[in-house]
Amino acid sequence: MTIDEQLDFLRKGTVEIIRAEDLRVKLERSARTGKPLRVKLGTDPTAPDIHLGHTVVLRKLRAFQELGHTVIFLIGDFTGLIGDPSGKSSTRPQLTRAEIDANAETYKQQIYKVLDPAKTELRFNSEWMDKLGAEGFIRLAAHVTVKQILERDDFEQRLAENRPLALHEVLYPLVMAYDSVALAADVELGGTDQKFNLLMGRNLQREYGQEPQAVVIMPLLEGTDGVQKMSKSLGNYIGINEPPNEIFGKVMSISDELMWRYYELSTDLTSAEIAALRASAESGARNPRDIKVELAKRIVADFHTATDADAAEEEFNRIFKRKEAPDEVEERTIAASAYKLPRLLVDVNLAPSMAEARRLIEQGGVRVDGERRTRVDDEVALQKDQTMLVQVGKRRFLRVRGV
RNA sequence: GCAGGGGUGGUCGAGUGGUUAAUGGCACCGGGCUGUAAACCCGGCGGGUUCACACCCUACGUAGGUUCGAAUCCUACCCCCUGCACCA
Repeated sequence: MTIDEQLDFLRKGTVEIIRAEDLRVKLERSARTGKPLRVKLGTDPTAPDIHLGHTVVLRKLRAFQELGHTVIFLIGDFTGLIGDPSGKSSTRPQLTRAEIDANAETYKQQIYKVLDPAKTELRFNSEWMDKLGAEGFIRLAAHVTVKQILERDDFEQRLAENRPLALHEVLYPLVMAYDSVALAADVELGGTDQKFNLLMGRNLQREYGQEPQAVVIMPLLEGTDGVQKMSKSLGNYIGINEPPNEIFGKVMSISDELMWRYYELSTDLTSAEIAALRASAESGARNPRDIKVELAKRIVADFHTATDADAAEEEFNRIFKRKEAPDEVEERTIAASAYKLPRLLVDVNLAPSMAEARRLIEQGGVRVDGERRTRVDDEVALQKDQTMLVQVGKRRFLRVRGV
């Protein structure tokens, strides 16, 4: 690829590249010298369960790897050990060394579903931060003015609105920026929420006499609700370690509008290919549902296999198109006896409380052996070794066996 | 330390002595329509007993108190926020 082609390739899906010209210079130099670029991604060791949102940036990193560059996957263990000492942010707990190590392991297992391990360096920022010490850190802080720090939007806002802003919060961007210096990063990737921190890296590198890193900013992928960014705590995520059927189902539940976002940010299709799909949906030539099936299969195949994707589709059709029971249903045993229906649901964990069970029944959400049961006082007799299929809602099935 | 404001169900946010398990929005759950899309419609949304009418328990930061009766009043305590003061 020519440098221009490379730039175009890297640009797909990005929000912004700062500055594109800097990136070009770096790409050119790398091509000339044969020395790969060092492409950094900083991450928090808190939530090691990677979801589709994280993969947006990971995919971009892989794009760099495909061009021969080196990815530095940086785990911010130093900041993780400190967390948010004020304890206000539950998303930033203080972690122990052991927890961080365990999380790092989990990261490793997951990121290589996207990244090429041969071109990935895994680093920890405690490597240099531990050595820095209080003195070093204050020296570091001397390179940045308060005004510069306060340029960050949310800091400025919170100040303006008289909301609290703790000192450690303004210090963290410094740590992240210093990571870029320590690593002599050529490029750093991040989501739009990281823009300030990424730019801080540029500034600090300049202060330390390094050539500023190019910054590649990726959009934040919306979660399955289509509104808020995907995150575990909001429960709107698609985890890459989830079983194929789950991933498939979750993708199928996203809105049509959101589907195009996912196509753009979570598949390798080119912008032109996506535009063509979109046109076929809008003209009515194709049912959007089928295009979504295709998306779901692609995403499943990315984290599992193409065979898994086919199986997931088949299972999905079985349950939702043909309204049959799934291929494999979890089985639970329970003492053979006669049960009041709500009691049964609670005993096998299909409902959290009797009140909830009753509601489900009254509202027509419960089927036993395929038959809808709406009477709360019904009794179900379960003989020894007899099984029955209990369904709650559209997708929760359980085979209950008497013992 | 001083002053002011505030702590209500998953969340936001009403409620300032009594039909208040607590208005409303969001989220969530079940049903309907569909393509498990969106939009929309219906129902639900602390727990327990009951076929059911109904009854009981728990809940408005914590602990006491006043009252026939408190989320609402009083006292103490805890926590949060803002400002002031301090900044050698």
